[in-house]
Amino acid sequence: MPKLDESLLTGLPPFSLLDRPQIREILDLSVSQRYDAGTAIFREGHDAERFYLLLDGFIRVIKTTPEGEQIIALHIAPGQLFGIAPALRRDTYPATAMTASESLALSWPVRLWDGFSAKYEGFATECYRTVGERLGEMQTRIVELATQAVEQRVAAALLRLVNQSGRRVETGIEIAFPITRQNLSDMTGSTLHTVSRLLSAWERDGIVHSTRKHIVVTAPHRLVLLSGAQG
Amino acid sequence: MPKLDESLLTGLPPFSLLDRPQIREILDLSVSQRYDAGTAIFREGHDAERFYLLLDGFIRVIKTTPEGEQIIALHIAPGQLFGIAPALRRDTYPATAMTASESLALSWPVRLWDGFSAKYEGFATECYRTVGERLGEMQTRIVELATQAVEQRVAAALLRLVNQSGRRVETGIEIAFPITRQNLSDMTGSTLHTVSRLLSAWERDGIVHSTRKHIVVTAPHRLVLLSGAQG
DNA sequence: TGCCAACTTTGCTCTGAGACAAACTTCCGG
DNA sequence: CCGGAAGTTTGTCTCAGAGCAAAGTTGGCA
Repeated sequence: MPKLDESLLTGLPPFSLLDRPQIREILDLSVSQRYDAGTAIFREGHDAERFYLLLDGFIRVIKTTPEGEQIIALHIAPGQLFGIAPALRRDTYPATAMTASESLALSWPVRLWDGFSAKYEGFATECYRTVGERLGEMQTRIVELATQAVEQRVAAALLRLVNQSGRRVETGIEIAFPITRQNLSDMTGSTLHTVSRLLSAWERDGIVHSTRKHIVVTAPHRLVLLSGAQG
Repeated sequence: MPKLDESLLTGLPPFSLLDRPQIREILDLSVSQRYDAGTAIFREGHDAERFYLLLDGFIRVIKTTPEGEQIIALHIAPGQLFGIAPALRRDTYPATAMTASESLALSWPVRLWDGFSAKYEGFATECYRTVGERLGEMQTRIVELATQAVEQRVAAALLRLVNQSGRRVETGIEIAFPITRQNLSDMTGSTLHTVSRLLSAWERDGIVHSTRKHIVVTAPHRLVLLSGAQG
């Protein structure tokens, strides 16, 4: 295992108040691991043994129903913590973390959590801020699911992806990891058929350009209108 | 204001590890207030100035869409904290808290939060446990909304209410606060018409007995079947 | 006691989007 | 370069449940 560089963590919210020796300590306690695309880092219901920081790649947080349907609760982008069950005093993971693309993550055993919180200024505060934000996102999604039509929900989901993990290309903004119609329907409580029809329609209207596992939003502002966001 | 009694807080999760003098301190810093049924204790978007503990009554936590539709995110029962924005480092309330019945709550200014966490053993831990549970509930509701039919969602909502705040009566289990068809539809992303039809059907089948603002579940086990909970 | 507002019920219509079915395309591995 | 798996598109059918409309019921208040 090559020695990790302190600059990896510098500037990331949970560690932004720390100096280099402190970051060095934290890094030395971590394990780093690479994952292929489409592998589970941990699974719902399993003992929460470690918490994670995504360095590169993208993670989907997934819940599966007893009937086998799955819905995507959340996407994690590089620089974010995930699997932070210990922060909420859970002893099992509430959902499964699956890589959307090849990924690299650091992790620590949960028993270090309380030490980190006590010892490192700002660590707990920033983590709970993250939890608060995710809670807010989840509330927003509940409201969306309860009140909006499928087209609005898919538009909103696409916009969220683009904001969180889009990168500029000549023709618009591209989602930075592979994503299928099925994935999008798992995020919105719909079906791949309906999502496919929507994307086709939007393609005709010049709002998006999509190919297999790959979406570029060419007219974000028009998507905003479709999402029903209030003006 | 009459002097409050320490026994009010004894045994409640956030304070269960504290002794009487400590509880006395906390109580002396609190303000207690009575609210009529149907009044807002705080509103979405307003500055989070205080956090609350419900002593008696019931609270609905509500989000309103820009279009004016509202959905009920959560019910709070006596003994639970609410408005705990400071725990998640938010400076505004993410939702509105409305009394479902006449209620009594204690509250403290948010600036005391960090002090409580630092000084009182178990306070922060228990609060974050609560946050974790609510997060889990919200995830469950997202999955429900995304995958289940209306009948299942309403059945599940009713069961949740009955578990959280039901009281035994001769004929079954009664929801301990006033609740309308509209409320139930606001919890499930449906309409009062559809909920009314469902309750009528269930009444015919002997599963519930309901009158205006008042529901008794007479056959909880049959509701469980309807809710699609896995057996 | 009677009125009114709030709550509930029920009928009818209409449509969004899920289910089913089948063909097509793309990419990867051998 | 071929074959097959994975992903996508499109058509048709169907129905759960929302929307609209109107009437009934209840309980609190004057």
